[in-house]
Amino acid sequence: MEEGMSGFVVKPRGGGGGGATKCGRWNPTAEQVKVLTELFRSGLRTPSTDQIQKISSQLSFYGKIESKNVFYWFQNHKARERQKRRRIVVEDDENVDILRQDKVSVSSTKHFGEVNQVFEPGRVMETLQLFPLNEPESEKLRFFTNECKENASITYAFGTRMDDHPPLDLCLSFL
Amino acid sequence: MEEGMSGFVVKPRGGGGGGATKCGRWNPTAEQVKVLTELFRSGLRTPSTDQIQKISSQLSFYGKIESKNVFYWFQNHKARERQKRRRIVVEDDENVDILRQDKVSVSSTKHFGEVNQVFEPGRVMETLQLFPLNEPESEKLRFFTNECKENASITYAFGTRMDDHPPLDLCLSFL
DNA sequence: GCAAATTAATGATTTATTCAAG
DNA sequence: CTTGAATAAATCATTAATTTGC
Repeated sequence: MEEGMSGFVVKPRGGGGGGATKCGRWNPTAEQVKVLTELFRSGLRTPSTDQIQKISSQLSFYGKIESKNVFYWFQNHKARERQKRRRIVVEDDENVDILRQDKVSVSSTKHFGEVNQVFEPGRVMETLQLFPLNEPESEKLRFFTNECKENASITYAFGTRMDDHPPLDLCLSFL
Repeated sequence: MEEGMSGFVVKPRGGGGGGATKCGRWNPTAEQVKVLTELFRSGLRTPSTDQIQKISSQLSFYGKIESKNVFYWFQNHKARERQKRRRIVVEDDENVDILRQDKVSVSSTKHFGEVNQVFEPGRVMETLQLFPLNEPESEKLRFFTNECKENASITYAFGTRMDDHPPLDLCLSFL
């Protein structure tokens, strides 16, 4: 971090090891994490309140724990596993350039990771307003042209990158 | 992985949807899906014929597409979002199949379908079956006690070895 | 070896969605 | 159309790992 903007250095983990009398955040033991992980691996993702209480009760054997800790653990673990998965898959490298251009300048240290899509709410809002939702609603004619444009199938080559398409913001404003 | 069976390879999504010289089904590009998803996310559910044509027209920039594809996409996406939502409540599962590294054998259809949980036999299976998934759905009270159990913080001594805890197998069977 | 300084993990909150009841 | 329930995404905040200079 460059300049510590606010700086109040929070201090010391004072209590030192033993009796953390402070009500800081939950710090799970290895055994607790092990059990939670195994439950997750077994398929449990969003335990019910009752399950949470049972789990918490059992895990309290290994150390201090509350129900909410279990709840949060599953929420976070689920989200982060998914995040990890998605990152590995790397859909398309189309938005890599977006990431690399200007995102970096903002923050040098913190979160880069997420976010490929930086949609501004305002933009979307505008777009939404452009929908003629109250349009006469032409009796749902559901049979669109059944044409097969196959004839022109070679119009785009694989070599030509699609990367120079307008950003999604623009894409959404056409309606 | 198990793509060999059926014999026809599904094209990668980012391929531009172009290769198909056959008039098979529409294969949306990543960009197309992205825009459609964003439109959906912005509130569009059942676009009018006119909207469909505009959308289709714009999306044709990214690859072959027809109006009916847009129509079907919205219909399917709407239905599947609802389905997913309902399934989460019931099963609390989403991509467990992905997590499973072996024995996956997702026989029939792919994800989103029926999540045939093919967990490996034995203990884990039992454990899973013990989950009271059909539990009364106790209004999900998400506000757990905000208490700080600090008072009773010494209920367990650190000196006591945790090693004599029951094996993980037992730990998982308590639910 | 040791702490201060820095970075990476992850616990805890907040915000934005979704569907569907009213 | 509004709102309630539920949750996932995004974010904030604190702790552990680690790096670094001595």
